[in-house]
Amino acid sequence: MAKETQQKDYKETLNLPRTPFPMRAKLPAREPEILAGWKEKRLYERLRADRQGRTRYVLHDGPPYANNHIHLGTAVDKIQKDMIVRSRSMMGFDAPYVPGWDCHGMPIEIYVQREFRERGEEPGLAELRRRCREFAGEWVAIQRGEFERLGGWGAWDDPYLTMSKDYEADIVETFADLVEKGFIYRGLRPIHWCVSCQTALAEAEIEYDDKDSPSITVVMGVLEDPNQVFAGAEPAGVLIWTTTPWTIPANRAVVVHPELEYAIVETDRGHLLYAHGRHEALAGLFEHAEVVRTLPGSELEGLVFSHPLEERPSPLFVADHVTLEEGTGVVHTAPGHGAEDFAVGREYDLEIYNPVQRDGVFVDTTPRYAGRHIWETNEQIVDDLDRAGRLIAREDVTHSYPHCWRCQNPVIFRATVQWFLAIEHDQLRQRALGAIDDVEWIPSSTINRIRTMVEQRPDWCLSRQRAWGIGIPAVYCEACDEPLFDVAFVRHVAELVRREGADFWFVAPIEAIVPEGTSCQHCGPDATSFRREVEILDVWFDSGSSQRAVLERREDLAWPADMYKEGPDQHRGWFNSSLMLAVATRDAAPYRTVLTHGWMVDAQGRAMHKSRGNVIAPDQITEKRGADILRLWTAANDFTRDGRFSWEAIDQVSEAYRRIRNTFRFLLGNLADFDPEKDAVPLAELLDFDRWAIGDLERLATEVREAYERFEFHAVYQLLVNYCTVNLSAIYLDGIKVRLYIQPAGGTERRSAQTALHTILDTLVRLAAPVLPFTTDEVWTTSDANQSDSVHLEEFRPAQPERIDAALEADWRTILRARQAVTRELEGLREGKVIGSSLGAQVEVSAEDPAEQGILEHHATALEEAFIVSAVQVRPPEVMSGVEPVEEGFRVVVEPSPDEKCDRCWRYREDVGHSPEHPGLCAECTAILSS
RNA sequence: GGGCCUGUAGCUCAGUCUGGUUAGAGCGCACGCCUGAUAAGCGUGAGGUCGGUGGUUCAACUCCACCCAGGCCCA
Repeated sequence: MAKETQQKDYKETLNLPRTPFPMRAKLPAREPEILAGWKEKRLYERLRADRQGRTRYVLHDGPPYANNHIHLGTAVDKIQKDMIVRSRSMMGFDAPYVPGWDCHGMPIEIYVQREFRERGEEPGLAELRRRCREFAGEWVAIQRGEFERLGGWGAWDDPYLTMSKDYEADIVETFADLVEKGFIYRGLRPIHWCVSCQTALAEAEIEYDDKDSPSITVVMGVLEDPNQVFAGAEPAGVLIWTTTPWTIPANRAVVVHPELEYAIVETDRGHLLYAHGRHEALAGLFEHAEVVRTLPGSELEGLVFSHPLEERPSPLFVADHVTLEEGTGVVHTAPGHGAEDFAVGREYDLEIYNPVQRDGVFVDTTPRYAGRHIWETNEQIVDDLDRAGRLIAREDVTHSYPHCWRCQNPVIFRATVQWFLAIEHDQLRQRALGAIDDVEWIPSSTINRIRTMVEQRPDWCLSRQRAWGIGIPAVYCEACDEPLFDVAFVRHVAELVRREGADFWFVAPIEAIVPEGTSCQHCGPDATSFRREVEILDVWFDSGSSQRAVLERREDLAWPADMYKEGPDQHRGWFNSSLMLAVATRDAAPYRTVLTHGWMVDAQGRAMHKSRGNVIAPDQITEKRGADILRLWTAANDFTRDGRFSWEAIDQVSEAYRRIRNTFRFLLGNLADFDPEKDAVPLAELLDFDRWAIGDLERLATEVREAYERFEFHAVYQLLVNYCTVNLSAIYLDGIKVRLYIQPAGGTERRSAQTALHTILDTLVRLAAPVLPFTTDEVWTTSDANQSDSVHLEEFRPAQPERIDAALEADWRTILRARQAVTRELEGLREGKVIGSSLGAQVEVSAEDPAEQGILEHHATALEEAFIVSAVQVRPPEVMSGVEPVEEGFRVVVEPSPDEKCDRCWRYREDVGHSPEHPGLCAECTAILSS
């Protein structure tokens, strides 16, 4: 009993760690408070002010779409962006972050329309747009809160919105530049069209449903056969197949696949051409059918057939979209009625012929079928083909077919006049490809993607038949129906939009839009009566204009941006649209570096889909574990690959987080009485172990900074976790505990260790700050040694090469290897229950290698601490020759100490009990207590 | 179906470009220790036919071909 009391007394004489920094983070509760603190102190704004005049690093945010809660992918993207911005800021750059939102576009419009419809209302255009604007604004507010919760900081109070007046005006300005430079033209293009609602439909407005259609196989006679493919046989022709007989009048070509085998088949209907692979399915249509020759599609070029119902040629071309799944392997092509047909038509300069009016009735000039509705003519056309001897087979099929989501009627493809940006004009494509080479693409392989996209992209169809967007700034002459193509007018519209907003275009009287005195360029000065274009610009034009509306306009930003960073889908989207608009209007890419991150997938590596039920919302993680955990997990993943989400991975990261947190806690606890100004020991006077630790820290700091520079956050994660776990917790911190606890608080030995601890804390908290902004802020606030308001106003400590002593490092490499041998031997004693704590042991050691033996001897006094044992004797090798060397090249004898355990320092010492005043203590502790 | 990309221990990552001894780390796991970082800390150990098959080579995780699984974008 007396002994216990005395022990307790001795514990009071130790310098044990103490800190208010809690072991348990309680991040979900704590983080919102920290966030509020940042806002209150206006830290982001202060950082901006502090960094004024520094080299700028502009990460330009790609605007997410404002119509839903953020998902894991957007959360991870924003976190990565934040880690980039924070790390560049800590490197000393002026690194602003201006978040943005994409506000116009169909998903919002469709949602809002449905809202009205469910209430039985039919809103006017102005009302619809008003509600869309309101709706987008609501989601911007929600997403802003969700993003901020992740710890991302930036100009959240002053973001950019594609629906703000200034932004909208800059979209129109961009359009004006394109008109001025001659990039804009009008042309035909097939789009989904509902003849019942008489409106264009977007992909999202189409529902696939079963439809009954006539399925017909038709022969088209040979008109020209320059290469004697049919060897002069008569009659001869090609078999085509379709389920839309009404498109036969618009036939302008037939298409084969260049690499498929085609067959000339002798039948009772003559020599017929079709894909060899369809022979089995088609031969039954004839009384006899015998393949007389086969040849690849590429050798069929040059053939010209005749239109099935008219005296007009229908040439054969090759294209890759042909398949053998159905039909004849030869595709009836009507460029005005299908996307692929259109592409072929464009490639071979065919007429984009669409004889169908908006109501589904053939135009007056249509041969045979003028004035008739397409669905009525289907049977008539089949009959006509039969009478003309062209029909080989007919059956009725039920197949999946696109229907209008409003009226449920089948829809058609119909070529209509659209606005385009000409990709070949002024060598835009070539210049864009050149600009791509001037950009750094991370990872480097992603350049292939953007290059292919730009090489292959067709002219950009800019117009959309929708309501929620920027009206295309054009007016049509009431007399001749031609658009007014005038840059001055477009710029005038831009000014109107800047003043009044884009809604003005749709609601203002036409006189308020067209300046007085404007007249038609075709009809002359008397033609002053106009109607406005009601179609809107593709929303990719909106976001693609951000380089002008945001990078150029905002004083805190700059053109071009240092970095664009988005997912792989943006090679087709934003990276692409931004590039085309920038090269067209500014003759250079709007970015210096483009970083593409991987996609967020589930634990099995599969994409997240609502229907699959594997979607994870970020707030599930922040509410359970906290944003810093989500951030650390984000950092841990190599973002050039897809990020696999699993709770197991989150658990793992949570463990790593606890390790980092406890390391900080230990550092803080042992620095409670340390004032670096007064107590720090100069580098040269530090104990070797401490000097080694600072050198080791310096190595780490360099590697971490380099990893940040390369945006390799997963390397940062691995480095920090390994450092905290191995270098600090297992080796250094564990080793210096005895010294920290037992030596006089203000003594050099303890101050030496504390100097190292303080250096480590000061460096580490900065290195971890971009990844763990909440936790590091908490560490910073807890530490007495820091005067500034936040670690996030600080910079990384610059490299300090003087901290690295190569010779000392080499020595410690040897010592740590010897330590490895010792700990292994200690484990043997533990297994035999001979010792518990390693302090219960004493060690004899010698090295095989004379140089290493010299090192051990030189550092003999440091070995107790390094090995965490009560006594170490470095023996001459010859004395140890009876001991088997362990694999590290050391001979080690570990045995329980024969001495008494000191009640204070817990080491076993032969001098315990020499003082009558402190019979349970060793001489050193006795001396410390008496001073 | 096409283009581009990814695939190393249960998890997160090194190593592959410039082929060459028993493929490394941390976490997790198992077992043990400590009880002066304690809802902490320390030690020891077991885990991998490097997605698969075939090829080149004296030698392949590393180079080549094909295949499989997955991702993005198209069709």
